[in-house]
Amino acid sequence: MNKREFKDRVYGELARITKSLANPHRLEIIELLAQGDFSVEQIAEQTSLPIANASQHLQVLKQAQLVDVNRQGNFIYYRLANSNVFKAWKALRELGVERIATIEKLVKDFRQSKFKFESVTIEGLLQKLESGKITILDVRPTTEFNKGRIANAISIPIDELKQRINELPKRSEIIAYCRGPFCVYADEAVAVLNKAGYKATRLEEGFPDWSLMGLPIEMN
Amino acid sequence: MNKREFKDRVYGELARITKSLANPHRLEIIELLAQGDFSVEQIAEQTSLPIANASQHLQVLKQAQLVDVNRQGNFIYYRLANSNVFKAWKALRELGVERIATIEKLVKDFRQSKFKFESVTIEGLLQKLESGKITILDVRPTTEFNKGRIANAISIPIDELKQRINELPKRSEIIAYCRGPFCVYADEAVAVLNKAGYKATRLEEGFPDWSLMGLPIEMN
DNA sequence: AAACTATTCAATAAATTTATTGAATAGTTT
DNA sequence: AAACTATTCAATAAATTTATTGAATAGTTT
Repeated sequence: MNKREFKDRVYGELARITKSLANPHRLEIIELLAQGDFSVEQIAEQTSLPIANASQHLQVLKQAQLVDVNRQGNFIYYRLANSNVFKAWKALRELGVERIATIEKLVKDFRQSKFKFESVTIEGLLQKLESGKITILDVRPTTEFNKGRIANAISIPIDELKQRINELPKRSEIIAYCRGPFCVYADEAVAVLNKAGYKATRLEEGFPDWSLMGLPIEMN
Repeated sequence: MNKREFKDRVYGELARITKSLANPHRLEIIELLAQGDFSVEQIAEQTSLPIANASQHLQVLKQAQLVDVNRQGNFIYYRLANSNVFKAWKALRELGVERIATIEKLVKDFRQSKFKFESVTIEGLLQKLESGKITILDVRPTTEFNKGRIANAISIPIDELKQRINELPKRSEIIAYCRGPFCVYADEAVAVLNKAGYKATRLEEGFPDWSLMGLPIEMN
């Protein structure tokens, strides 16, 4: 094997794995699976895909060894193969946000159209935690909260927030978080909370980002 | 714009930028440009591509805003738009190496076929630097050395190593490095040096990895 | 064992990406 | 201004990816 042949093979393999990520639906699936494992049905629902379609995309990810599979009862659950998959997604996400003005504009416009546009980064949250009284609110579905969450976070899924809003302390500043920077649950939560007179801000990143940084987490 | 539309657009944009990376030749170009700027002609030569072909791939990268262009005399030079591009490449590279056994095997086989298979990581080099007497040898072409190098590295391009080998101290352990983990210049150098009785090892990563870590660099 | 259920498979058409080729162009040098 | 040069453009065919549809399957529950 000569040098060129060697390179062709190495870059060929790397392109293969990159191609498996290079699709809008598959990127969305990756981000979802960063929260924990999901059945094909759940994945299809969350991504608005027909089931056969979701399955097909999952096969591509499986082929590339980016996801692991296991069956429980009648359902087949997919999960990310390991943290490097999320790291690659995160690097692409950050490259995209920084390079493509369209993305930042989309996020900004969407938030402003319905919610207050303001957020705090993990960095900022850590500072706030040192100084003041902060309530961290997880507004993802309970199943995801159970699979892993920021330590000491309170769980109130976004769907239940209006009814259960009085469970939250009035005095404390509330930081709401969800799946990641493109997840809008936290935005919706901040809108509800502000309207009810709470001081609330969204966390820019999501649980997987927190976890990757090695910060304290809990799970059931 | 509803939630689904918002997500479709965001992930659509992210997929677009990911697609621009998802090609063996373009990945190779990215890795090359991590060393500094190169003309289309040089890029074509380094990647064994016809010039029209290299140009076409560069247009794709330019469209995705991953590279910047500037003309000098008759030549047009391309460079990476910023360090996030290299970060994304690095994340994909590491994902690939970890997930695809084929890649590690390819690298291992290729090295073993011609050279001693042994290397030290940047981490390991830093430790060695604290304790012992180390000569860091840059075997990339001089132009790349001039654009940026590990601080205190000596430059002997791989093509000149045999003639100039006596410029190197006999006593000191030599760590040879080049462009990155898939670059074989350092392997070739180690082979030459070991044969001549030097104690030499290759650095696993390349100059861009060192630079990204914020470690001391120099340039002309 | 039969019935059921979630998921995968297979075939196909449409869309996208890629390599190839030769011509065109933008800018520089003479 | 003419000649030159590096790069880009444009057209095309082949290869790959994707969505869609309906059937098949593997395994579980009854």
